[in-house]
Parts: sequence; structure tokens; C-alpha cells
Amino acid sequence: MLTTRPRGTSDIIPGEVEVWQYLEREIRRICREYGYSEIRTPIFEHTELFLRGVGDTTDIVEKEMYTFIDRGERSITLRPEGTASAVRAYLEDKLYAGPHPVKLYYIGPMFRYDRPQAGRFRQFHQFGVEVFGSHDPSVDAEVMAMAMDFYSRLGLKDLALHINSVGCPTCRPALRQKLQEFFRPRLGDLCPNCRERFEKNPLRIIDCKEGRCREAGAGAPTTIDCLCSDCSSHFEAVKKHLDLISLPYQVDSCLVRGLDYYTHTAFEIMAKDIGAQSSIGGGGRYNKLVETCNGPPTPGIGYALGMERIILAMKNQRCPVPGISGPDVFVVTAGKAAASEAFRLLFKIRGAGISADKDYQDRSLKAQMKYAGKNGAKFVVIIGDEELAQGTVLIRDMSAKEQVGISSDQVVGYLLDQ
RNA sequence: GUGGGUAUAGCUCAGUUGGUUAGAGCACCAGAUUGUGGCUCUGGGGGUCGUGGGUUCGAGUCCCAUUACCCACCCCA
Repeated sequence: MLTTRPRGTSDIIPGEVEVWQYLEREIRRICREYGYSEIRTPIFEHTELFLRGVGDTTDIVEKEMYTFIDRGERSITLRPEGTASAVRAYLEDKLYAGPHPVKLYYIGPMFRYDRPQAGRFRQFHQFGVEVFGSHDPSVDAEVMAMAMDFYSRLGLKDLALHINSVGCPTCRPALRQKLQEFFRPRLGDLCPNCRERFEKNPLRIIDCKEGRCREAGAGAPTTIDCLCSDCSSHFEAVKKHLDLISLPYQVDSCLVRGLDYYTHTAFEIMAKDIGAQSSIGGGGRYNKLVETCNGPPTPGIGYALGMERIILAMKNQRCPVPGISGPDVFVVTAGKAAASEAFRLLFKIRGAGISADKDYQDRSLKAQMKYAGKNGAKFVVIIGDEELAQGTVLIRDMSAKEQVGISSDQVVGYLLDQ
């Protein structure tokens, strides 16, 4: 072997690809039902899009981006997430000029330079949705509901929806100040990481998973304590809408997502039993992001899930995946002379829209039958010297274990009737 | 970026205190049945034991290094 696949990437091979195709089918179906249209954006973008969009103090931007200089000396980055590109396209392709809200979805690979572990890869796949142009809290609820609906369609259970409000530029400064006042005397108790966050983004301290920071943060002011009246009433309305459709959730005032663009609503869906990387999807509102990208003031909300993690959860919970069927017909030959006729017949059968295959390994009749059986062929068409001489073939129904002889020009018609 | 674990056939794994020619199951191929699949039986192919050093009369086994993978921290989907 010349080389292996790069670290943190994977091949999706036959036998595994079927669950991906199933997921993609279900994604397209639910998106159509909820009124989302697909958008496909480039896999790489100008680096500045993510610096501005995702936020240059985030871990993603600081240490996880695949950034390189192209031959035209432009700084290019393999997209680490989908929202920034969607916002860029919303502006660049002037989607803001059309009717609102604009509801988009995407499926595709994302890239983050992390140490791989269970449920975490350097190239991974996200399905995400974005809604531009509505402040309505019912949209927040609908995005969460759609996510939960999607999981339940796949048969996933035991998921927890955590929600929070992270405030807006009106209430952030007050929260920031309160947090700094609270943590200033406890700075020594915090992890080195959080000591840096103290200046840059004190909000993140209450979201830190380190034991010492959790202890130091006990009793710290929460985002919810400091919400301005707009944020507060929006959050109450979101919860009301979730209640209206009886969607269970838990308020987690420590939930602060790692992307800078979130305002108001933030949420995350957690799964047990998929390892330490238990977040199976997350999102939130980003009412200032379009402006940050030099667009007109436009509210937005989005959500994304990691497809690898979904598949992991589905495996662990033994969720059924629709089976893949073998070819409808397998053409088997006995004797060299029959091969030409079999090849001609194979294409006639395929020409009628029936899936059909044959042996390519010069195997014995018995081995061909075995191969056909293993591949799940529904019917086997058998041609040997005798059939060739008589202008007939045998058609064997594999599950019924019965076979009939018919004239070779009636084969397609016979198969179509089955 | 930090820590722990693992590496033997295509896959899952045995391999004792270092000791003859490194095994099993599954998978693959063939035969039993010279024209008929799933079951059974028999046989076969396939391994520089991750890589590079070292210790030893002798290393899959012990030591060192290295790489890859897995898991966790962190971060996130």
C-alpha cells in the first residue's frame, strides 16, 4: 500500500454507505416537509469569512482550521462549519431580495484539525438548517422541533434537548461585567484556559468542563439572570412554543456554545452512549451575524448535526436501517458457448429497467449459483448448451426454489410480469 | 496541544515462565454433486507477527525508539 487515508478521515464503503444514503433521503424528505430548500456552497472559502463569522477567539478559528495559501496567494480555509457560508451566500446571491423567511439546508463535509476520538473526526459531515429574516420565537421552537422530529424518525431515543438564552449585545456587557466581578477574586482557582477567557470571553467560563472551574463557578451569575427585557420575553416565548407542542426540554443556564455568533436562543441535543462526544446536534439564534458580515440587519437561526454521531447513536441503539436489495436478476451460464448469448440477454434485461448482473470470474455453474444467492438475486436466468440449442432459458425463482423453461425472446416479458 | 491503551491471516482474536515448521473461527476458492444457491463434510490459498534498532544460543513474547489506530482531556457536530 502506497499510503493510508489522512488521520481523522474515513472511507465510506459498500455496506456502510447505505446508512448514509438512508440518512440523506430522510434529510431531504423532512426538509421538504418543513419548507427548507437545499443550498450547496463551496467546501473552501476565503479565510476571513470564518474569522469574522465564527469569531476569531473561538477554538475553531484559533487552532482547528485547515488554512492554506493558494497559488494566487489568497488565504483559503476548508470550511469548519456551514453557517458562515450560508450567510455569505445569502448576501452574495442576494437571497435577501426574495420572500422571507429564507429557509435553507445543507449536507456536506466539514473540516476541523482536532485529535480524533470516538465521534470526532477531521473530516466529518453535517446536516444543517438556517432561517434568515424572522425574529419570531416560534421559528426557534420549530427548528428545535424539527431536529427532534428528525431523530425520532430515525428511531433514536433517550435524547435530551438543552436550551438557554445567551443574551444579546444589549445585555451581554452587563453579564460580562457581572461575571468578571464574580470571578475576579477566584481567578487563581480557574484553569489556565479560563484565566484567558476571563478577559476575552468570560461567558465561556461557566461552560468549562474542568472540575475546578465548575467549583469556582458555583453560584456565578447565569446568562438568564442578566437578560434584558427583549431577550427575556423572547426566551419565555420560545419555551411557551415548545410547551404548545409538548416538546420536552431542560433549561441549562450554563449552556454557552463555542461559536461567537450566537445571540438569544442556544440549544444542544445530547445523546447517551456515543462516548464522550455526546452532543448530537446544536444551534441557536444569530441575529447579528448578517450585519457582522456587512449585510443588512437580518435575524437568523440555525442548527446542525453531525452525521457520524447520528450513525454511531443509531448503531448503538440498534435503529433499523432499510435493507439494500440485491440485483433482481442474475444471469448464469453453463458452457463457453452460452456466454455470448448471456451477455446479449443481460443487456436486454437491463434495457427493460430491471437490475441485472452476471459472473465475471469464469466460475462454475455451481459457484455462479452460490454467488447469485449470496447477492440476494431474486431470479436467476440460466443458459447452457441445451438451452442455447433450443433457443430457451431457465428462469429460477430463488426464494421459491422453482424454475421454468421459456423461450429466450420471452425472458424480458416474463421477468417484467414478476 | 496533553495523557492512557492497542498493533499477529481479508475480518475477529488465541499464542503459557522467551524454545522446533505461528494457530482457530469467520470470509474467500475448490471438491464431495462432470448442469443448479443458503445447510453439512473435506481440502486449499493466504502472515517479512506495524516499522526500525537492541538484549539473547534463540524474540510474536523482553527493552528502546518510531508510526498508525483507539480512548480520554480539551473542544465541538
